[in-house]
Amino acid sequence: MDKFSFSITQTSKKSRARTGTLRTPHGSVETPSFVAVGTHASVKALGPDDVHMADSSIVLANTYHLFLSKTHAVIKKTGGLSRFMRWDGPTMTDSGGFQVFSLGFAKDHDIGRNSSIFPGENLKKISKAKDIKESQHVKILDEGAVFRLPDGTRTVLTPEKSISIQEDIGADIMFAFDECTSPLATWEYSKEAMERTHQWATRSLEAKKRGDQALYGIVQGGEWDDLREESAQKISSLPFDGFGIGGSLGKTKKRMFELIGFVHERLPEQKPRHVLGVGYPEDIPELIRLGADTFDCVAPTREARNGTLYIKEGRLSVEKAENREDFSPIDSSCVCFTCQNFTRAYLHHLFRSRELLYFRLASIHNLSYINAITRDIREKIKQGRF
RNA sequence: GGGCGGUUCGCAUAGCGGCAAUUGCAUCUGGCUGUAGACCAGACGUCCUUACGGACUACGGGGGUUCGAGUCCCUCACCGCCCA
Repeated sequence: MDKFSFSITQTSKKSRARTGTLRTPHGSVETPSFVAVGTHASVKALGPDDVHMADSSIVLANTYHLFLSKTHAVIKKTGGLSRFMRWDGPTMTDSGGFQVFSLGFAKDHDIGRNSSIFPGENLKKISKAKDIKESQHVKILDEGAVFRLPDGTRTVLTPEKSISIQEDIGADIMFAFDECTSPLATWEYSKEAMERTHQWATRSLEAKKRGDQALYGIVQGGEWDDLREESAQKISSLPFDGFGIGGSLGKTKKRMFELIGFVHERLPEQKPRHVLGVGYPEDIPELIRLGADTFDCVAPTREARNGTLYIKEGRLSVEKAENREDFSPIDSSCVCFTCQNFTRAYLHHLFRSRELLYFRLASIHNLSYINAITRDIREKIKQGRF
């Protein structure tokens, strides 16, 4: 790995926060940084110029989705993800490990839709190991995961296959194939899944052929300190270029932060750390305090499309009638393209009229908003104020 | 003048003897954290109840048949189409 490097430029004295530079063959990322999610090789509703305008410097695509549509082969022929989507900056690919959960257990139990990924402290552990391992849509084997598709066919993802697809896609940073676990999983099952993830981590490393892509290992272990401890040790003992924290991070937000902090303390200081799938605006300061260098989340773009816009006071539900004649910007302190040029009244109108422009303007705003929060904190760390 | 067809909760629809009554739109409330997501859930006659549930008022007006009527019968009003 020649072209990939991570250097820490400033370390906070007040917390585990640090600033750094992640160098990749497609440019650098100043960390801490939010990674925009572009599952199907596109940050939904946004073109590369929009993504730049929103001040994002790195984009994450998904192995599972690009593999299902066989697009990975097309991307390979094009010369890589960056060229394919005409995004000149750095890219990452998730391994498909999250889909083991989201299309399996989560789908069967409606997690993320009608039940929270943070089910709360009082919830009984209703899941049996085999319930999780063999859900209606995904069957998990030591070899890999078997996905049952809506058309009745099956597709299999193994660590080797995930890496091979990720090499076809050619993002700057790849993730090892892992098993993302449910917040309802038992300790016993979480241990089993973690051990499987460790096996898959080794196999992912062995499967890697290209020398111009970085590979991050993923720490699992669910909500248990002993498992997280074991997983952090195991994964950081392997020659990964960086580390991801994945899987369920407990039943409450509070626990999530405890676990992220706990794992970070056990990862090597000098290597980059990525928190997978966390990034509400209000989560970001704490995430960075705990030592996260990068983190990705679908929330900014998804919530934008669903009518929720980020503002200083929290959230703005753009569809509410009170916005109908509100001629102020979404957020008065926001300097994004949308806020500089458009009113709440217009966004409200576009949303209700189902105009496609809404998605672009709303996504630019939420993404800009998240990036602005992150940039501010980055500056504060540099100035010793965070 | 004659013949059909219609009138249901904002609009549009379903309903053909057990119904506070279908569905869509609209409206309102919630939700969304490595994208199953331009998505999902709930409310949508009034009142009481945390809830289960209960009370009342309702399918153009009036009358009737029936244990029971948006639903069947008579009549009136209005709307639509066709024939004069």
